[in-house]
Amino acid sequence: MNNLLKYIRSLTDFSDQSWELLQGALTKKEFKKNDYLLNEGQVCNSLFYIERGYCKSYYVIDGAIKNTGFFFENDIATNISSFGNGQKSTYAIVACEPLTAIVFDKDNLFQASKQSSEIEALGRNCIRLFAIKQEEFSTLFNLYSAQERLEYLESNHPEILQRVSLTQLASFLGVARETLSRIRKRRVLT
Amino acid sequence: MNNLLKYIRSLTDFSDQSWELLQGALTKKEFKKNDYLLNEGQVCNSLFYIERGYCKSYYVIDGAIKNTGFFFENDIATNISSFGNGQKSTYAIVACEPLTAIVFDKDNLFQASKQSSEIEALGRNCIRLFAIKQEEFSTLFNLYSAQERLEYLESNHPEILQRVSLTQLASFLGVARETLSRIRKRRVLT
DNA sequence: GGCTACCTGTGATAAACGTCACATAATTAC
DNA sequence: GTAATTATGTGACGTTTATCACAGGTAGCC
Repeated sequence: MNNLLKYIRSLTDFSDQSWELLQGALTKKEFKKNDYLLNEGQVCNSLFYIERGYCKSYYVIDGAIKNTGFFFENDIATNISSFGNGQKSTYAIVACEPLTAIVFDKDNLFQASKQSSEIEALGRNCIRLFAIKQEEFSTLFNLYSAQERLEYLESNHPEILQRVSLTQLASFLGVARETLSRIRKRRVLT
Repeated sequence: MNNLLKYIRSLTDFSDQSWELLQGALTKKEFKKNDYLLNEGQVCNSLFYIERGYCKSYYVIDGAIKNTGFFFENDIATNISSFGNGQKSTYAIVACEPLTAIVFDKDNLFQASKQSSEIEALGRNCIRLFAIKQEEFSTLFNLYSAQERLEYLESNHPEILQRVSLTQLASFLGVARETLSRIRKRRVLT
């Protein structure tokens, strides 16, 4: 839990009292590789703070898996629109390694928010960070070619390249596995 | 201002008293076509509620303009990461038509938030909607081809197609102007 | 060890897309 | 109204990428 407290305090002022109060909304949970944090069609009632391991979000389109995000230690994973609106999720989130998460329960978190403006502010900041991250990757696809997207990740998110296989990464970058293999080869030679 | 109040009440409970209090953070502002709501390099201290007209966000990459978003009546336009972190904006927002906006000033809004939990909740909901919109378009690029992206807009955001020129739209969809022209032709014939 | 599942590299070929060039609307400026 | 600017359509051509096919590599499991 200590990592989480550090993480929270990097975002916003947070008293010991708020931390105490927040405990009622938190559960530690272990996932095996390929366990679902969130399944397609399910309503998302949690924020998952990733303590150890990593997971990915993906869609299944015409039988093919399309990765849309990776979440590592000190990230929050969730489906923000399902969490906020109570709609069924159109995608799944699955553990790619054995994973330890601290789960924020929505109802309990809302209760706690009403009792502490610091917890309220924490929620706001989590959403804000999530929005910024979405904007970053949305822009990435809008502006750059596959090769430039790869270079961007190398510069700005090397942890993804280190931990995710080429096949998984290709799906995330929106190119065929073979194409990514060739881009990488081209870049080594020149 | 009446439209704004309706919009706010569609998002969250909002008393007349909160509305009164919020006034101190609001200014109505008129923009001519091609006026900047936000320029590149500037810090974004505002949320712009679009009352009439529309605007777009865009990057300039190697001298070429790349559109990343369009904002119409009843949308909130802002640079969420600049607004939140106080960093300089890496892109611009410009009026595409004569435009009327109600501008939320950041500092005054924060002051008002402290005095009313409803205003606080409003801020949170605006950020949340922004995050959902970003996620939607991020996914769109990740999952679909140019033609499918066009079809998605036709089904889900017809207002964009009705009001934005082909050249502007092509830049937003991430394809060459000529390609979009051909896609459209192909679709009419089949 | 041997089986299985998954991952990576590479060639051949076809489809999609970008770029350049130019013609023709449509819109805006004066 | 006329000129200038901007937007659109279309052909030709080259580049990038997807797809299919197959070979070899790696890791976990019994």
